[in-house]
Amino acid sequence: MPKNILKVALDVPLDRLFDYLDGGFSVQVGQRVVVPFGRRNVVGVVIEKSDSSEFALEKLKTIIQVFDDELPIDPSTFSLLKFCADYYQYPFGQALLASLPKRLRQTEPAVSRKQYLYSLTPEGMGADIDLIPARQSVQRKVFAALQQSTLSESALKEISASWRQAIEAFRMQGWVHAEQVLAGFKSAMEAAPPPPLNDEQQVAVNAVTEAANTFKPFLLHGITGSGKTEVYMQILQQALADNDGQALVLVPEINLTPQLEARFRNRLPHLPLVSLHSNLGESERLKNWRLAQSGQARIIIGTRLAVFTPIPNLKIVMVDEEHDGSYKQQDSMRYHARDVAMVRAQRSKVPIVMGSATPALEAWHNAQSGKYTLLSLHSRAVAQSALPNIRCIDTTKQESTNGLTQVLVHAMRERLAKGEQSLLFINRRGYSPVLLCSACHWIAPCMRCSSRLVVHLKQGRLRCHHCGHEQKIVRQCPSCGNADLHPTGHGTQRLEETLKALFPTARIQRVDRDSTSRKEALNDILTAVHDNEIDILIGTQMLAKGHDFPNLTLVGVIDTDSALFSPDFRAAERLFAQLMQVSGRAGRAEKPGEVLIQTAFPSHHLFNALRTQDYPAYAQTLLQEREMAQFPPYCYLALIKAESTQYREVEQFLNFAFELARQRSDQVLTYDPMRAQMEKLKGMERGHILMQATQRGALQKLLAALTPQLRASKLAAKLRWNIDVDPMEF
DNA sequence: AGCACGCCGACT
DNA sequence: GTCGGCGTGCTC
Repeated sequence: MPKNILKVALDVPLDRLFDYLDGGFSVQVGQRVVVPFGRRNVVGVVIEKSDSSEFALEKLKTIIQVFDDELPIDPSTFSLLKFCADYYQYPFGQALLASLPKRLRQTEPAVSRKQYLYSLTPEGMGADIDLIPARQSVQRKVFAALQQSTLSESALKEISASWRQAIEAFRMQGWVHAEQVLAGFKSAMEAAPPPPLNDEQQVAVNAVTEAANTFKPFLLHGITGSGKTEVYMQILQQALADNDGQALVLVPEINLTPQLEARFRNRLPHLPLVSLHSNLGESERLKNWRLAQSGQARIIIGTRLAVFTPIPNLKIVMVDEEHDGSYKQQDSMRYHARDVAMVRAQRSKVPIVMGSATPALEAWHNAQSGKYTLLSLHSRAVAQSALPNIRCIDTTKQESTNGLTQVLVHAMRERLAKGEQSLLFINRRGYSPVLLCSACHWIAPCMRCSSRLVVHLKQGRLRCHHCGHEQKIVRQCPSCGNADLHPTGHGTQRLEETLKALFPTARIQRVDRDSTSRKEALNDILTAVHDNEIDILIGTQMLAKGHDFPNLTLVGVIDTDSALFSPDFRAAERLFAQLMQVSGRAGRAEKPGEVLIQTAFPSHHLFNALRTQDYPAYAQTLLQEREMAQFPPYCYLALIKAESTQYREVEQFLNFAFELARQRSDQVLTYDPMRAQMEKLKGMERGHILMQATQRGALQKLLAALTPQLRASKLAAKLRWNIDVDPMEF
């Protein structure tokens, strides 16, 4: 029987494949095709070839086109996506198509522009430049240059903008030949020599190297400056030596990718490296994706989406800053790239290394139980660096003006006198968090969200940090008519103002989303800090990560207490990670650092653990709390979320879902519908139901049964809803 | 999701 | 008399 029926995955929210006739094209599984769908043509991927169809044969349409000049997508990539689509309750076709570079989702052929190197043929080398008429000056210049060396397109462009005509003329005469090159690979330069490893680093490298070709998860726990990156690089070197294997390296979604990329290229120049992250152009992303798929790229470094890149010869997976929240996708398919990476490593039978100074409690728990192998780096590998001295300032006992205690101000003054730098860390953009009426206590609210508008005094605007709404600052209380409205609380802008008054001669720089909206702004600021052109930095969490400032010796943390008692069960874990990270900014090199934290709760156990940089102790406490409260990692959660302009509709849908779930829940606990923590966002009323189980399998079984019923229900069509498996927040 | 069909309100 | 609102239904 001829297998001329194609089962095709399409980018539609219908969880099934669609059958088409192959129309005499020779089509392979994994190839992209263009098919008629309803009244339009769409791109699909052939998942299966079959000799039969459940659909009436005479109703089958025929494919329009096959992209047979592309490598097909391999079955192990589909199968990983199929697993995720099922696990995260998302239509397979949409999951698959979304994992492809945008160009491959369009019906036009995806031509990645090819690049060539031009050189003279033997015939061309024998030719005399005087054979070219003197008035053809471009031809003469190009020819002369080609006699010197082989030229790339960009080199030719520098000779003349109209180089193409000249090259074309030479090719007609058989003087020049063109060789296609893989753009993106720097020619192999000399590798920087590897620094010697300390014992712990060596143990880590050896352990992972010995696990080659088997699935084995490692948790690499190392504080800032303990030399994690060096361990990564030597593991890569070992894993990719003597084979043509490939490595997948995942990084969080921040602008740190280029830095890591540069270090890898510098140390491992013989291993072609491509990156896949969000500020890559579409053509570059396609090119890099294809280099990974063809096996030519040996190291693939990218953000969460890169976890689905086809990599035929995968030898090792790494997840840097494993605890980072940006690994979890917060829309469409809500996957966690760290978890997907784990599944991928398991299916490919290769080791996976997850690194962090403050592992996610899930990972730490697995390392304690022996499911992951724990590799610890205790000592700072960076020469002469010492742990910073961390202290709390009790804001209930210390006098403070405009949110700054005298102790902190004094410490900053000392740094200024010594010509050293200070960083003040505050998690609030804007001038002040609220605009308050002194008479009736009215607070400027956002009309579209259940949040307050933030005062941005410099711009004279009120802004909502959740939906982006902006308006002029009101002069009069709309509730009581009082004209005495004042900004209350502290944000980055107000802190900047306060500091300028306190230290009129100091060079102060604010770093937040508002001051770094220009693309290169952040980089300019970082350079200025390095060049000692800045004395005091004021920043939000943007500044917490990555950068080394050798002359920075003081970190002040202004306001953390709201996170200490947040209703979000992960808030404390996140705060600890964040504070560990900022305190890592203080005192590199030979200058000891100091970290001062302003808090009303100096005896909180979080600060005790922070003072000794004792992550294991704090993780232990948090895990006990989680176990008592039955939160992850001691149970598995899923949310069914819904939003609509009318809460009534949300409630109706959630009640329906709740009834369905409860009928089937024997091993799953389903809670009543409730409003989301942010009740209203961008004009939408939001709610959810929470489902909890001690076994992943039980929860999965329930969701698998529930999802099709919800998709089919009329109520569901009226509003926006989704399922969030392993949610990060409520 | 798109995209059409289809049946009721205020306008050139 | 039409233009167009968004409810409902289908896509191999």
